[in-house]
Amino acid sequence: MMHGDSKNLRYPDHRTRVGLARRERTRARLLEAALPVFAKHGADAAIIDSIIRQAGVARGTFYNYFQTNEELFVAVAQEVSNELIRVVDPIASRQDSPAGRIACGVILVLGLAQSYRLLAEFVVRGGHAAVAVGTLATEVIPRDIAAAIAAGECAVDDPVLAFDLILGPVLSAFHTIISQPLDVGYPRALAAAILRSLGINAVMARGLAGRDFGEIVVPEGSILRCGRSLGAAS
Amino acid sequence: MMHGDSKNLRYPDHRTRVGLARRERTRARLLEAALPVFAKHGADAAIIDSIIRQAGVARGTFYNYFQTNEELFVAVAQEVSNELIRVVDPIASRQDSPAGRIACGVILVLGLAQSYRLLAEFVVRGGHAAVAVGTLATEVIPRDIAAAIAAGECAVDDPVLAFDLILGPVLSAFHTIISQPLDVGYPRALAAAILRSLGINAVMARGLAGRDFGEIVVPEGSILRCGRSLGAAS
Amino acid sequence: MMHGDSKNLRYPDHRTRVGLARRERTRARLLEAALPVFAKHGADAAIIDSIIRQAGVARGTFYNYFQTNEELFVAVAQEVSNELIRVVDPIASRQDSPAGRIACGVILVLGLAQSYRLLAEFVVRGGHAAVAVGTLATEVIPRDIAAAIAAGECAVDDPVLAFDLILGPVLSAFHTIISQPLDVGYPRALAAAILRSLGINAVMARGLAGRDFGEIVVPEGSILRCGRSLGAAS
Amino acid sequence: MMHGDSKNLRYPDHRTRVGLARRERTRARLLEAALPVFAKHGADAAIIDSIIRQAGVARGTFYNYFQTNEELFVAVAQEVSNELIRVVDPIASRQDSPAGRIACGVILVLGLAQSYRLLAEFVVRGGHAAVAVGTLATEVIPRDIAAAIAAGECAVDDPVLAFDLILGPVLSAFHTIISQPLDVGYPRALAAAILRSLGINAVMARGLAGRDFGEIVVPEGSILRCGRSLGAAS
DNA sequence: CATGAATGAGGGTTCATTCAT
DNA sequence: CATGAATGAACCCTCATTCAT
Repeated sequence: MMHGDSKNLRYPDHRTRVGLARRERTRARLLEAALPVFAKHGADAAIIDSIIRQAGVARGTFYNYFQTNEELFVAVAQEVSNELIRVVDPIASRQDSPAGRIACGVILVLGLAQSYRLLAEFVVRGGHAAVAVGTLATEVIPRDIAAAIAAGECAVDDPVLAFDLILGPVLSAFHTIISQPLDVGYPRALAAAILRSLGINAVMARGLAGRDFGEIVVPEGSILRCGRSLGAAS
Repeated sequence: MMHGDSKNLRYPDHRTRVGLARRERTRARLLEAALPVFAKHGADAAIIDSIIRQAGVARGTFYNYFQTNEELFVAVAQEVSNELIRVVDPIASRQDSPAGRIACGVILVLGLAQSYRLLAEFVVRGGHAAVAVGTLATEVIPRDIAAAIAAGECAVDDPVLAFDLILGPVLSAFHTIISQPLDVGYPRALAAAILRSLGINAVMARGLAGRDFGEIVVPEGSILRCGRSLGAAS
Repeated sequence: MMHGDSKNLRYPDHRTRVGLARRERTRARLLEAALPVFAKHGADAAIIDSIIRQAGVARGTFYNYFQTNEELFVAVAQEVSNELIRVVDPIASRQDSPAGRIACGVILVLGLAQSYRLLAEFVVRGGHAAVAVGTLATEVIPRDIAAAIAAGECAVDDPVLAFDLILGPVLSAFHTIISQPLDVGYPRALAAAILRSLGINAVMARGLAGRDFGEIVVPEGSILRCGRSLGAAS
Repeated sequence: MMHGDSKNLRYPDHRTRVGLARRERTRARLLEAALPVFAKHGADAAIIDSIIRQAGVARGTFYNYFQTNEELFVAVAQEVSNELIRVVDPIASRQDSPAGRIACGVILVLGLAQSYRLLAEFVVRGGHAAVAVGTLATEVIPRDIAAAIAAGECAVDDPVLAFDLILGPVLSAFHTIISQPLDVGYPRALAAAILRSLGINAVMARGLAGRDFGEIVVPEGSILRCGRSLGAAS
């Protein structure tokens, strides 16, 4: 601790590595502190004060990580998007049809929104801006839509329309989730309705939306768990 | 009233009437000035400056009408909601089935959003808050949903779910409208998809969404025309 | 009512008289409405709104009576001062010595402040400004002081000092009155102490301050009763 | 601490110390800037602008130190109270009797008010609120009163009354000081009168109020000197 | 890199006052 | 004279951002 003792004579490397890890850690703390604030007050909220207090860093430190309010919002949205993919995609990929993957994704995401209220609030308050960034809306969903169209499962041939038919009800459902207790059958019924809107017949829609997708696991420390672990942190 | 009446011996009445008219006029000016600002910057924007400048009233005048930002937002949202009903409902009511009315409403509203860009932006930026007030979301749509369920047209029997299946795609469509040129068939295709999601068979959905609803007329001076008549005023 | 009927053919006089009476009445209403506001918020308070509301007159009407905030304050202070003199002086004048009149005045005024809390608050919040106007501080008290000095009763020969020795404790007592229940003997003890400070010997001081001054009567409608008759007014 | 220590490896400490010092300095600047404003316009004045201009700090800086107008007023009043004690008490303590200490305190304070006009104005405009905070009115004076009563020097046995008999004339004297040149004998005559009001006989009162208390010294930089050293500061 | 005091633009809000009716 | 809508100067306060340490 004082100065050069034997252990870290080759410390340039060590210092670099330690520094990077600390940087990552601080960045994560800031993102986690930001999500609840954005969830409560929207993307344009006055935030820095709450965030640095919650993250336990100094005012100036914030600017070593994010130059502007919006940069932070985008970073949070991206992190959320990535986490959703990380958690949902492995399960949805097990479905053999694009439509099945869509139904599975919708149902799992609604389940997450029910378990992690802040996630739902963040998306509802952020609106499309919370969704437009990240690869979820720009790659994953469009990919499934394209596959469904290609497979002839989707009678709606306009990808833009199909996107609105999926995202619209899900966002509306998020809003419903944060304002009232949800009927137990709601998520699967919504998924089936979305499939029907895409042109899948009612019987098949019910079948795809009725499957068992197994347990969904959100890793410890994921930003999605935000608001749960309060008190666990220092 | 005419002129005579020797001077204006009964002028307290006259004064009251003139005062009220002036008040109404100023209030309307404020609402019209507010909509574009909310459309650009969302419900929580810092706004008063822009609004009073656009409305051409003094700073203090604003507070004679609205105590808070939110009060103004709600007033605008209500005005928009009322105007939508005033314009759309007479046409939709001509449809003989609840599902037909829903399709008609969706198509007309999308048409309005295309013609009046600020309307679309206001709703998208305002999100559910822009829709939750006023009787559109609380009475008109629920009433049609209930009627459709009662008529056996709607396989979705959860009114909350049905609401999300209608509003969700429409809001998403509004977002699409403000970000890209819309395929000409998009509105009717969306309406048909919504009907399908509600459990109406594809053929009937296409039929209901394909009808001719006649010309839609937005009265001169309606808040919906906001952003069109700039320059005509004052 | 319509126009000239017999009754008021000589109505210029009548109208003038009625007008003057109404004017006086409105003015009084404004003063009575002002005192509580000054009492609660001090001389520099934002007042016009509360006052016109309480007095039941229109905004513009106020300016037909008082041009500025301060003009109103001075008017209230003068009215208070005049009323105090009107109520107290007839009783104090019965005392045969100047010192007796001083003691009597002090004791009666403290009694009034106890009965009419708003009076006490008005004076405390207004400070010397509430006292400096009006003839109480500029004529009545100085006259008694001069008489006492002339009569050889007052060892303090500086009238300014004597004035401070009387007014200071009384104002301090007002402050005490509004912040805590007063010991029953406080007013007479204070009066005696003031006399001692002026150089009157303790025995005589106690004697003068111990007399019975009879009942004090505040006329119905006096501004001093402010805050009592709430509900009686329209 | 000295210098060496190779660079400044432990500079967090250094930073903290420097930061604290700067904070204290800024706070003092604000208090010094505030006193004259309160002195001119009273405790409820709209002030922040004048204060920050005079103190030479930015608008936002003010709010890093005081949340409200009143908080600032209290801070100034406390500082004034503390300074008065710091300056007067060492001298008054040399008196061997409680009554002597009271007389000494009164005389010295009046002297200060004569030398430092702003002090007098601040107290007069602030009224009892300017005196109620701080230990002067709540501890020092009551302690002397209690001691005087215990020593049998004070015939007034109600501490509240005794307090009013001391504070009242002094405040009134402050008012006199700011409105007219004071007779040279006024302070000692007032002190003697106060002692008489407390029940001390005239001869002793004159004796105690006639002593020589030596030179009173107000330290450089004390808030009491406010309005004197303008230009001396940065 | 971290710190946090200072900044000041950018917004909000009040309220005495005016003036057409 | 009474009315009250409109006015706008003069305040208030926040919070993203900078920078010396």
